[in-house]
Amino acid sequence: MQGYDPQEIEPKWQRFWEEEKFYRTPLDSSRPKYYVLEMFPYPSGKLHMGHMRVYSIGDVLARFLRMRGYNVIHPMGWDAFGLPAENAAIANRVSPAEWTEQNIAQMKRQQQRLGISYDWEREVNTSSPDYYRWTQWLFLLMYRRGLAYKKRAAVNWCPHCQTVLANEQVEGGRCWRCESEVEQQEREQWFLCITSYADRLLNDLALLEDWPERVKVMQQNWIGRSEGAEISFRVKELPGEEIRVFTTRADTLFGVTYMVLAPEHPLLPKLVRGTKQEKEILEFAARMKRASEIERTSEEAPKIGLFTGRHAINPLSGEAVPILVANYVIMTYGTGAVMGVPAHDERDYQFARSYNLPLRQVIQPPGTEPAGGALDGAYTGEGIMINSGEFNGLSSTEGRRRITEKLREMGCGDFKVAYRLRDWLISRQRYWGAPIPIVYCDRCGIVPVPEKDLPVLLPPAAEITGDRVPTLDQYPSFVNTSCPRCGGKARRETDTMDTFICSSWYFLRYTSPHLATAPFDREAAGYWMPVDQYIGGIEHAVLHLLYARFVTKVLYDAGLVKVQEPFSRLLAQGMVYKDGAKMSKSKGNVVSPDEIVERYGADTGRLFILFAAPPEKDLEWSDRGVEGCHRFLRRVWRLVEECRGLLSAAPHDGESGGKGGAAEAGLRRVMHGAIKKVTEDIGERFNFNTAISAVMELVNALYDYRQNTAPEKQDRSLLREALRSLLLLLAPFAPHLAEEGWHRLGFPDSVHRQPWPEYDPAALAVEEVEVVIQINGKVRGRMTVPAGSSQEELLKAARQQPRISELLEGKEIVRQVIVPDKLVNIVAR
RNA sequence: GCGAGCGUGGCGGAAUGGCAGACGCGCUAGAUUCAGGAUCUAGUGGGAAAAACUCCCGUGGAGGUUCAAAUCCUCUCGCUCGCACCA
Repeated sequence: MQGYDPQEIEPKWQRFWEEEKFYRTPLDSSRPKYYVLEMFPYPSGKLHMGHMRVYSIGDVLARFLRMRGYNVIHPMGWDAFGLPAENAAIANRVSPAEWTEQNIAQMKRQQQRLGISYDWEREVNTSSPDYYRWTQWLFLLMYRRGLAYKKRAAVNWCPHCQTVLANEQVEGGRCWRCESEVEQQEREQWFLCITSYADRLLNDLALLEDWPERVKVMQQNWIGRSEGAEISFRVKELPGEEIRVFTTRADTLFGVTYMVLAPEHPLLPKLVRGTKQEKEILEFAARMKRASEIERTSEEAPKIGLFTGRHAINPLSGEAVPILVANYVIMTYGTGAVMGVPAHDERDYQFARSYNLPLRQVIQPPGTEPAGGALDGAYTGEGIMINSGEFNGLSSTEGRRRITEKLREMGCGDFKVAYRLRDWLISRQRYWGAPIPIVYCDRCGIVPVPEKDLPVLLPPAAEITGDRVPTLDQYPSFVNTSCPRCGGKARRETDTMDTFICSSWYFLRYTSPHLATAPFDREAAGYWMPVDQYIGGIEHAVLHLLYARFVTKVLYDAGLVKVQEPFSRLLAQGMVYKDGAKMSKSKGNVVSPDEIVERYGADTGRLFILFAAPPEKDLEWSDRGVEGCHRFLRRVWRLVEECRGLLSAAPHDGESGGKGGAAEAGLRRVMHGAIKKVTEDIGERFNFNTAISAVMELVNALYDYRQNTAPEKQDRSLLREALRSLLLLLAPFAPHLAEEGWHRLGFPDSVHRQPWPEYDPAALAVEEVEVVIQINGKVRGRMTVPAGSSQEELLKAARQQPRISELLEGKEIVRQVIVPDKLVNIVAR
């Protein structure tokens, strides 16, 4: 008998599948399609366990659904633009293009060793001109539709990465990639108008029934919609000037005792001009603007404010209140100015306390007396309005509406919705990205590059001299161009696009990856989209997943795609840990997929990763567990080898594959049970760990049967059927071993081109069942009875048991509960 | 602070109202061996028993609903993640 040698069989079948073009997926509208997609990787050159996990999950689904008759598209590609390539290029003195190319080759080899069933003819690379040409096209589409604009604004600058970042790419005031503190800088940059899709991005979350709740909640929080009112206050000392505030609590307008502006507020310089505070205020504002977001907005940071010397007039009460400027008000939300209501807002309360600003209670909590004396905190709940003139006595919810309506009549306020979401800043001051296809002409101004002139090619990287790859403004031949409109002298835009734009449409490119005339073929996209199952890390809950939804909606509005949402189902896979910590070089707890493939084979690695935890949960790596999975595969191998001779021999006399005895019925039951469980666990519940345990049980049952039945009595046709089912069930998890076993047992064609097995409900039926007997809910006995026994029969049999009758002696039976084929519960006193 | 999720043997995990601990790891004892990354058999939540097909306890904790709760409800503790001066 030959031993199980994955090093020999795995490359053999990988070559075979590739040569036979097994996983090519032609458009075939006669069959139901299924789009399985794993988030494409950044080509770092090193495949890690997280990658192996996400690909293994995707491959199980792809292989399973193929066997179930779906036309499955399962593509792979490279999110190839981006900063790490530049950093590596700097470190290794090679061009980012060269570095990226090498890494892709290396990573692809690593992926192929895992035996993942990708259609490699659909491979895309976002850094290739054939691809980024259409990323640029997408930008122009946005521009045409008024969704791309250039604006001077305070933006997040990462000093380490030497580029600006979108809000989504700043986490707690730090760069999402390098964790440097970001700074605020005034710059003129390109933005995409994602805010005009805010409501749709929010409302359509409801369509995503098969997305994890936490991802939807994160997007919802990120969009941060709040309904309220915008209210104008006139400035007492400067007639004609007004300050607008946004508030969700218009009902507290009579409780306003001061007003606060953000340091960046555009009115501020004018407001303080000529006052004795002018110099101090402007210095303060300048200092705040320079401060990082962390210093500015952390909760521990004290609220610092200064009086401007000016006053605002409350539009309803006519009262004049001081205007201050303070660090805790941010320009980018609402209007950059807030009304201070210390009695009913936590932050205002704190601020008022430290600056001795007055409090005025205008909302009375339900069920309380009007408070005398000082308040010891802000009451932020709802209640009855007091001290609010004509609005006294109204509920705060009612008052909110009435006050806003009144302000509207007076022309100094209206209902308003504010969002936390800001427009998507896409300019990057880096080399390795898709150039923004815009030209600046002295005569014509901003001119988009005509579509026929795309792609705007990235010039070959200049030699690296300092600590960065020279940016596009360093290439005169790139910068200097002619205006597409008037033909005059013009300069190109030298910023590149955020790589998240490249990745926000790649799933469409897979549907027609080689098309030269459009980003994607509408018919192909119409057939394949949406992605039925998307799998990736939770870190993209807001970033990539929000951007891709936005871009899809824009394409939908342009009539180019038929779906409003790109991803029907989302699986956020858990992380891979070892020794209780995330695998990382610094902790020295890294296990690489290559290592595992070399030592145990890809099948073992895949099986372990899927068996150790359900896909959405974090996974604890265990070397012992891997060995256990390897042991299991060897058990399968031995079974195949031991049965090979038996099955090829002529059947014994009289063996007809008939019913056989109890042992045969038992094996048959386990087999059909395993088919049922694996089918449901992969197809409905995504619980691969329990699916694998069912396959293990089938193997255990096969060993049992062979051990406990004399060889000449073993039912060969049943064994053959059981082994066949076993290999079919194993095919999605351990594709190489399943294929090898399939051929060794002489089955035709390939295990991966077989229909998925069906279970026979009749084979699952048992003749006898064990029923539990409970007294007062406690198990007091068991009995074996014919399946399907009636309630009366069950009760009678239970009461007849000596132990049961003994326990019931002298007791009054209050109630009897019978669950057929399961249990009898007798309630007695 | 707000939001989401999680808490079950020595470990990874099963069980979504009906026998808690499937499957795997580890461990214990035995068998076997052409010494292999072996294999096979039996056992393995805790305690009391030691004749048991016996009893008690047990799913972070406390209460509740129910004939019956890991599962549903209320409170509470702990951990993880996300957001966090968003007006």
